[in-house]
Amino acid sequence: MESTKEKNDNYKDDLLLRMGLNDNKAGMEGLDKDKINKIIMEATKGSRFYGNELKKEKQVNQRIENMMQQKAQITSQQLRKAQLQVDKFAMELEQSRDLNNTIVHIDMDAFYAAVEMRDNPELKDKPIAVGTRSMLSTSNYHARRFGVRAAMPGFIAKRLCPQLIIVPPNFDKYRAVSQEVKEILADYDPNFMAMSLDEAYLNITKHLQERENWPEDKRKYFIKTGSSLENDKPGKEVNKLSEHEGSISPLLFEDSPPDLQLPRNPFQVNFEEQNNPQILQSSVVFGTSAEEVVKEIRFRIEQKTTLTASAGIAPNTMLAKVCSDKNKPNGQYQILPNRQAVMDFIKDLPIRKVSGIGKVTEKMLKALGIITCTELYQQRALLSLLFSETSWHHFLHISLGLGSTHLARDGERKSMSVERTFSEISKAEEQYSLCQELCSELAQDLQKEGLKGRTVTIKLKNVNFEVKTRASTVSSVISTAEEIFAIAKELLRTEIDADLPHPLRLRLMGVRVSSFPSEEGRKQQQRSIIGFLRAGSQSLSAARCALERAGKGQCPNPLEVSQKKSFFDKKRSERRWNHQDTFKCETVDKQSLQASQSFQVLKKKMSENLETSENSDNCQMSACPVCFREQGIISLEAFNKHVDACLDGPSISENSKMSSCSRAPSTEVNKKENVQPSFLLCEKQDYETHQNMEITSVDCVELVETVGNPSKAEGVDALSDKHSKEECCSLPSRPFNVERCHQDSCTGSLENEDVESLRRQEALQPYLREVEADQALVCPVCNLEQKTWDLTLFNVHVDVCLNRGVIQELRRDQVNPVNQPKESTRSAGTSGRVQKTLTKTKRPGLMTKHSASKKIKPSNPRHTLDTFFK
DNA sequence: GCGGATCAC
DNA sequence: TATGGTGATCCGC
Repeated sequence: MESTKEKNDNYKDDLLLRMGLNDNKAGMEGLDKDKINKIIMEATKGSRFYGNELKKEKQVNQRIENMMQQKAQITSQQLRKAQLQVDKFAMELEQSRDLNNTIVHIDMDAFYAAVEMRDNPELKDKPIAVGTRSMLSTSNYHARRFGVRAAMPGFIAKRLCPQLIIVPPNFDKYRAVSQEVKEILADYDPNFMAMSLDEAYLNITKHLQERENWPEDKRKYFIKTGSSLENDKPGKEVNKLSEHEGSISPLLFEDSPPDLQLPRNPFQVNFEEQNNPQILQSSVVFGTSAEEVVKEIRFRIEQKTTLTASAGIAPNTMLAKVCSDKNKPNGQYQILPNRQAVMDFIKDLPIRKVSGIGKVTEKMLKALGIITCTELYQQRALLSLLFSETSWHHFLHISLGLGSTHLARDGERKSMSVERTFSEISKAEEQYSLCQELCSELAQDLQKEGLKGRTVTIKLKNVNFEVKTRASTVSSVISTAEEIFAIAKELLRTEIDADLPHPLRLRLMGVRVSSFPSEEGRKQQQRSIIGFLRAGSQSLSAARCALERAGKGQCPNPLEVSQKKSFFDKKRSERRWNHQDTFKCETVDKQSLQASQSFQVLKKKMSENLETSENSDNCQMSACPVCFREQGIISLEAFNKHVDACLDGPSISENSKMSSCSRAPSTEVNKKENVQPSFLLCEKQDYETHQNMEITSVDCVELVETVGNPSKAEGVDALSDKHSKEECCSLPSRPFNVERCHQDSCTGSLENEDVESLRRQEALQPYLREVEADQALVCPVCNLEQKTWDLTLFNVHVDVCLNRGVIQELRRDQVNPVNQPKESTRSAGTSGRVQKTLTKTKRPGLMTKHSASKKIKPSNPRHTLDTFFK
């Protein structure tokens, strides 16, 4: 989103971190800084938000204090050694300095606000902001004089500037304008890197070389009013200017910084048809230098969109970015590609201006007396002792004016998430319902990009603005709403349970999926799916595939059906009608129950169909699970298309025989002697309305201590019976043996060690990869047969079972009333998980660290910590 | 892998 | 009355 990075800092940074600098400008419209801060403070003080800000500030101060203590312990000898080491590294960096690229950073001025002003002349000359009452995305320069900025809540902005007009954002429009700009940028660097709708980096090195020999008319653009030609190619008329305001942009031609006045060279301008005021045409020729190229780019952007951009030109991205800020708005700045120019520019540059140095890093460095890049360089030895390698390397790069000289291609996406803020929600059933809705949304988004991941993370923010995340990773990739919710729900449940009997008072909830397989991994998976299809177990796989697709749109998916009226709509109507008490959860629950049931019916039907087809002897390759017509060996895509068509057809069961569930009748559940107490998992009475939201068999697990507690064991049986009735399938307690389950039909029981080894397995592999035609899916942990035959769901279930087992184990250990002071909102990270791997580092980061050990690690084998300190 | 933090936009 | 959403990365466990 738009520029918080104008680095004028959040209004609240001023509030909390300001060190008393004032730049009041008397005589100007707007407010002076003191007045602004006073108003903000009045609006803020006493709020929960402010309370949390203070808390966070204290934490930062603590970090600083720790850092200062470490600093105090550093001996001058250590410092001298560090100096040598760092300087060696600095020398290497210096030698690798590359000034041969010309990098441009383009930044649209107050983009969203500018678009709104362009399209609504009434907003001209008025202070406006784009956003909502709760949060602003950007403001125009007029509003900024009142202290109205991006990332400020609208209601505070209104207090600063009562006449402020808040325009709701229109992202489709901004995207369209952004696209127009990108088309221009592509002419100069087809591989340009867009950072957001209003910001991009270009490497114009190649363009400059080519341009060197361009004839003048290739660099000539017509300025024109009164026409509507669309072409803005060189030598052609540029886009009309009159559409919005009827004149050439006053900014570019009147208010621009001197270096930008166009036409700047009278000899380059041809006035044509000067006598016709309607069709005033002139042309301008741009030179071949980088500066001229960027002027041309900004000129074309303005001609095409009537919006202005600022730009920076420098030998690397770090500098280019800082430059684009220098003459904003509607200006540009260049750092010439020689070392001296770079160092002159860097000299007094406040580090906060550099991308990646945020307010916390700024504050920490300030505590060390570092504000400018020069100071950053001077303190390099100290920094190498106080910060992580990644961090001090980054600092050194900055202080030498170094940065990326090539634009990295966009890597693969690493995560996808949805989150929402709302007015307080404390009822568990509403929280589950909301969670379900978020999962559904996320699943749709994932589907759009064809992504599947292995980790689900939920994010919770309570009404005091305290944020918590809880994650769980399973062994096989997941992507459907059901699969995600199966995991998210367990995570949520753990948090809710942890605070009982107090409710979680939430103001935000989010769900994220990550751990996507690499490109390579996906290809492999794809191959194996096809292989699997061809190998003969195709019906199950195809049916699952079809079911997955069915769940994603064409069929009554409970998540989507219940979504017809979204949770937020409901909350809204609840608020609106709260006096009449019209809103009842039952409405929701009935809805989703109905939907859930219909979905179960469909699933069951398909399951039955499957069995029917598998029971027939001549089970062919690639038979459609819906119509059961043989599809031959066709591509997966074609196959899926066919299944989709079938599912879209008049009736699913039309072509298929119905048959009743043919599972073996229920036997006794979980004979006690076979069950290890710690890992006996079975269904339990859920939170009140949970059963109404239940959609898959996965969400049934909860650890119950059974040994020596027969009443609970009975409860298990009772519930199982209920379960059986509902599903018309029994739940035989089939013993399960992981090692042999692929060979035999799962005999033997899971010992404690088995569970542990199961957990310890480097299980990137699902527990089950394929299923025999008549193999029941029995969870090796809870020993319950799963209602699903969806392999992924089954594997998710097993993971959830295992995770819950471990969590419960830990919790049991911790339930020591003496040692466990009960804190209402915080359940300090007790999500005990099995952990091993370490993370890889990719981009240079900026995080600071304060533990004393191994501050200097060798980036170069010659400079090891050992040799350094010996 | 997890969770808290920081940062950018 | 009232302070956003998405994605990435890093650090210490």
